[in-house]
Formats: sequence, C-alpha cells, structure tokens
Amino acid sequence: MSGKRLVRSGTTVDQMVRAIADRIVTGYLRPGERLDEGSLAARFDVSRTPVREALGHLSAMGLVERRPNRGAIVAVITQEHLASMFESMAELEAICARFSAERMTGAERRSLEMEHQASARMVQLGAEEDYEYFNTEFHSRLYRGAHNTHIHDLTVTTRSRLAPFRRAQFMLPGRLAKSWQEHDVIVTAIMRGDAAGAGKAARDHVSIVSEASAVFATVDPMPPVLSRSARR
Amino acid sequence: MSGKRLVRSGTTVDQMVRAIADRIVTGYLRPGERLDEGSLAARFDVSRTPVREALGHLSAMGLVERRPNRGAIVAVITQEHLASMFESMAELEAICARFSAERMTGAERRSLEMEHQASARMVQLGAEEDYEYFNTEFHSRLYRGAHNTHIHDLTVTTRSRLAPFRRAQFMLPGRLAKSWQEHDVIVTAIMRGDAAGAGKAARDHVSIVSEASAVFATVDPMPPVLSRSARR
DNA sequence: TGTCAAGAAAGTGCATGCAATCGCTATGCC
DNA sequence: GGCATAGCGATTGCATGCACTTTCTTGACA
Repeated sequence: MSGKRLVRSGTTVDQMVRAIADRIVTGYLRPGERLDEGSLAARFDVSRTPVREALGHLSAMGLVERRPNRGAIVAVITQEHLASMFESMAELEAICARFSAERMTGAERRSLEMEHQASARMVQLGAEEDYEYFNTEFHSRLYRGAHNTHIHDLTVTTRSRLAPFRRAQFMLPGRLAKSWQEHDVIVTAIMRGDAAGAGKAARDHVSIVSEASAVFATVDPMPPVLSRSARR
Repeated sequence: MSGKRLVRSGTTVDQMVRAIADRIVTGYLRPGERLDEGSLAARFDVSRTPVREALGHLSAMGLVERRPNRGAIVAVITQEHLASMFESMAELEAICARFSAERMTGAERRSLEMEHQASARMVQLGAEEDYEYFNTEFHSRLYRGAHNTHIHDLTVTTRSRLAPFRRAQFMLPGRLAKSWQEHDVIVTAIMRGDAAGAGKAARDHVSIVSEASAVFATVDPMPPVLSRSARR
C-alpha cells in the first residue's frame, strides 16, 4: 500500500506525511517504535531527503518525537498526557457544541438531525463499523457547525491524536446504544438552541468515551518490538 | 543576529525554526512576504537542506504557507481567521482559568497573587514594557495552573500566533490600568475557587484584548514588499 | 567475573548537484 | 492592438555523498 510510483503528483512529501500519520493514528506503528530514515526511504521508494522533511512535519504535529542525532520514534504518550488530551477533547467538543447551538444554519441543523436519525438504524443492526462512520461524521458536523476555523483545526488535530486510543471503545457491550443516546441529547439541545445544555452534553459524552477508552489503554502496557535485549 | 557559526550544536534546524518563528511572531516578517530558500540559506549561512526542513516545521505550525513548487510565504491570516483565533483564545483562557480555580496548589495561588500585586506598580509607573513582562507571566501562570499539558500547549501555540496582533494594544490610552483590573477579577475568582467566575472573567478579558487589537489589525492593510508590479 | 575503554558499525545532519516545474517575457498570429 | 504560445530564467523538489555523532561490540585489566 505504499510502493506506488506517486507519479510526481505535486506533493510527494505530503502523501508520505499522511501515510505515516495514518499508520500511527491507526495504531499500526506503536508508540516508541523506531522510525529510521533509511528504512522509510526504502519503504516508500524515495530518498532520505523527503523522508526527513515528512518527519519534520510529523514532529511538529506531535505524532513523532525527534531526538537530535538519535533518530525519530513514534511519540510516546504518557498516561498523564493521554488524560490531559481526553480532557482537552471534552472541553473542545463542549465549545463546538455550544457554538453549534448558537450558530448552525437551518440547513446544518436539518442535516445534522437527519444523519443522526439515520445512524439509529446502525445501532439497531449492531453494525459497529457503519456506526463508526456516522459517529465520525456526527462529530465533524459539530466542529464545522461552530463556525470557527481555528477551534475546528484544534479539535480535529486533537481528535486525530486520540484516534488510536478511541478505536476499541465500541467493543464494550451496550456502548453503541449509549453513544447514540448521548448524541441524541446533544442534538436535541442544539435544535432548541440551548448552548449551555449542548456544551454540557458534549463534554459528558467525551468524558464517557474517555473512561471507556482508558480501560483499553491501560490493558495494553507496552508490547512494541523490544528487539535488542531479546536478541542475545 | 544570525550569521553565527552555530558550532554544530545539536539542533541547527531548531535554532532556525525559532529564529524565523520569532521574526514572524514579532512582525518583523510580514504576512505574505516571500521566504525563498536561497536567501534564507545565505542569511543563516547554511545550505538549503536545513532551510527546507525548518520551513517544513513552520508550515506544520501554521506560521508559513507552502505552495507546491511555488515556494513559501509567511502565512496570510484573513480577518475571519484572525477573529476565529481570538475567539478560540478567549475560550482556551477561560478553560485555563476555570481549571486553575479548581486545581492550583497553594503555592501557585500565592505566587500568582504576589506577582499580580507586584505588577500594580508597573501600572502606576506607566511602565508598559515592564508590564508586558508581568502580563505574559500572568497568563503563563494561568496556563500552567490548569494542570493539563495539552490545553497548555494549545493555548501557548495559539497565543504565539496571535502575538503579532496583540503587540500594539497597550498603546491605547488607559489600557494598562484596565488590563490590571481585569486580571484582578480573574485572580480574585481563582483565590476563592470560583471556577465559573474565573472562566467568565478570563473570557471577557481576552475578548477586550481582541477588540483592542482589531483596531490596529485593520488599520494596517497590507504593506509588504509588493515588488513585482512596482518594478516596471 | 565485572567494569571500563577503544574501535567499528550504523545512522543522522548537512552540502551539493541535477532535473522538473512555475512564472514571466517576447514573439507570432488573428 | 489583443491574445495565445513558445522560450527563458528562476526556484523548488529530490537524489546522492560525506562528515560527525551515537551506540554496539570486542578486548583488556582489575
């Protein structure tokens, strides 16, 4: 899924950034895992220069950590920092929901509600994969509905960094239905323009996701490659 | 201020990033101004490679804009985006103040109040430069007091991007004293653990700064180099 | 046997060079 | 005279190569 020729399509580096970011965000690359330039260059069939540039981007995005003269690793996130990101996420979503309640256009409100109702079917069917799509879309609508590009960017960035830790939450029994109900509270508040209510509902929603995800985060202590010491 | 040898001190690129970011944040480099790699390389006495890497960082930070095959420019910030950043800033500071009211340790509260009282002298003396130092320190204490590293980072980043547009605010007559009074409301709320009050006070404070700064932002439409068309 | 040191290997940091692309200018055609 | 197109200059994008730093390994000595 990578050795493609990329036919000199304007932004080779950008594609690499997205590709690597994807691998990190989806958990394919584990925190602490080494990212040596040579291997990546070979993997993507480019020279080390664009790799270095991509790592520069990723480092500034906080996805990778770069130790001078010691190479790059996938950013290691401490429990404490993870908690702080979830808490930030709750606050950011609260802001988006509050603003959405105040500022969404009629069209935005209508399509938010329609999509939300459509996602109810996924809950009935227990279709987790499909619900996840609606879930993502739902939150994106909140971010856009806030009509504030900078908040939007901060929220999307934070959310993407939390993605690896949110993935497993829907495996908890009954989480799907509860998630939908929480969304419902948010939608209802937005529809009647209740900014404070929407904010609180969104904050609570994310807090619950946070707790649900924390379960999995702690279960998975640190099984990366650990090659060196095991080799002798 | 730049041609120094940098004696291979671990992070040549990082120093460039900071140097260029400083020039942008302090307004020395204007939005829209061209950043061609060759000139920067000559200016810093390095080759184009680290320059490119530094621009990669800055681009990811949002300080410069990079058009594929067309070079980099200092990020142009539209009025709309500027407004969204100020609004975000108000919300972020509100969060920090709220959390600070709930979480600051005794020592943090004491030193916050002490510094705040000390800054009162600067107001009496009309020492704008010195007050600016206390002002920055005051806000930093709020960010740290929130005890949330991610919120801290988001806030610091946003604040630095707004720096060029905040600079002139203290030139407004009476702004110094008003600023101190606004700080006082925040401090009082924090000292008595009034989270909601602290949040609101901080939001209002930033909103006022926003309006004060907007005056100057609009006065200064766009006087960069505009070389091309003026040349014939 | 454990610790320390020196050498080697690996990998990063930066410089240089070449090819591709973009914008501008000049020339030709309508 | 205006518009389209081809050529040119400037600049970016990427590959390659070398020097320096770090780390691993091997050997010597206490």
